[in-house]
Amino acid sequence: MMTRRKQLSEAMKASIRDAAAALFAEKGYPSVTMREIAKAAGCSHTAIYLYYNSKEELLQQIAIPSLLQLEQRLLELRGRREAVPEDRLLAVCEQYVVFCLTSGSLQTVLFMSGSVRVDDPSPELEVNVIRIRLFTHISQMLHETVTGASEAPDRESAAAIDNGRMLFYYLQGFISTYTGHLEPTAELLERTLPILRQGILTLVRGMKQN
Amino acid sequence: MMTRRKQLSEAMKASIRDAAAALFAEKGYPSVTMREIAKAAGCSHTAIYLYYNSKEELLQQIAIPSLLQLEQRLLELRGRREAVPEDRLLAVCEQYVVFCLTSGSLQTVLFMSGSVRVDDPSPELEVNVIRIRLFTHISQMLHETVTGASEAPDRESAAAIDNGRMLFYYLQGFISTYTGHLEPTAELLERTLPILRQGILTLVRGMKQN
DNA sequence: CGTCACAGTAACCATCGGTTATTCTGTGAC
DNA sequence: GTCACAGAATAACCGATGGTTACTGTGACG
Repeated sequence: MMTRRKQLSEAMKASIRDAAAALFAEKGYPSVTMREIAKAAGCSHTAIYLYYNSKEELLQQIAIPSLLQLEQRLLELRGRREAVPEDRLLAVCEQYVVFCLTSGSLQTVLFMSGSVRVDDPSPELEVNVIRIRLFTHISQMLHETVTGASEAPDRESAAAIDNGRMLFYYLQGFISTYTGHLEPTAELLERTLPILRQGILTLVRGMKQN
Repeated sequence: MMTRRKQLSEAMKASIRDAAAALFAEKGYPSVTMREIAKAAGCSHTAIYLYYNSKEELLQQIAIPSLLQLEQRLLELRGRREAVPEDRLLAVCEQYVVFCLTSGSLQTVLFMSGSVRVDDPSPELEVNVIRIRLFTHISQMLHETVTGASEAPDRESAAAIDNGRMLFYYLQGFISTYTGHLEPTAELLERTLPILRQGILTLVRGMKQN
């Protein structure tokens, strides 16, 4: 059966994954060493390479599930039709930003290093596929908020895409400004989230005037 | 006099500075090694530490002059009173963004890694002092554009600062999105500068409505 | 000419991500 | 029970990094 062996092996792999996820979130991807992960997972650093081919692949494997989880949360927020579009957009943007900041430069590193255009038709990394979907969700919500239409445009107008890009630049700037700060994230968010919201509303106000 | 010795020494220091500047601009700060710089400068990698305490300090020393040059260009653009405030603001923002993108992740690394708040009252690194001045210049121009006042507010209102932050997030997002892209910078700028301008104008429009 | 300060370096250190040769250990067949 | 084998895990190692230290070589100057 080989069951006990496989079981232990699976447990080791999971232990490595969890330890790495916690460390990446806590200290940021570049600052975490393979030996550190190994110690936290209870194995030698070479054992990690039995399950993951490289540090980068380990990051990807960890990032994908939590990215999908983020997407689910965004979709759930988007579906709350009892709230006005503006509030839904704010909630979604906030969720996105908080996610990027609390995952301790994990996602940011991913997004930065990808060097993939958000409108790239054939991205190679799965993480970028998900990212583009996130961009689409937020863009469509923005379009609804700006035009007042309750549905996404059947054919994505150029203006809608441009508006989405502007909002994304803004969010990305907010995130990259505060990524890697030493200040505790909770404190940081309390201090800066009002400005984030204000900026989004300012952008939306400006877009509505077109 | 010790002149000949000092002369050679100065030449060495300059050689290191120039070699490092070229390499940083070409390959990006993290990818350049001290040994690489040393080889290009014609010395041993340990010699670099006679003139600069660390790789980070070397980067700072290189960055400061070009940052000051950027500041001069911004001030010059700001002083062109024959143009409407909106156009001056656009020109300054564009200059700032182009500078960051064309210096090949040099300045961006600086700004990112500094982890210094733009409103930090006592920044330790000189590069951050300059950065905060740049922020102030652009913020004041933004304030003039939004309020129509021809002079900066004597006492910086909280609203003016918040508006400045929003614009800076936007610019920073634009920059960080396209930093490290493989696409030639000129081509990239031609494709993306219109959206940059449009976003700035959208923000300004939204701010005017307050 | 001797000596002294200092530019410059070779050898070294700890650490990194990653590879390889080896050891250890459950498992299944006899 | 025991023996051979597959595969999990590791110790030792590799080349590289940023940085330190103990030393050398050479201009400057009394």
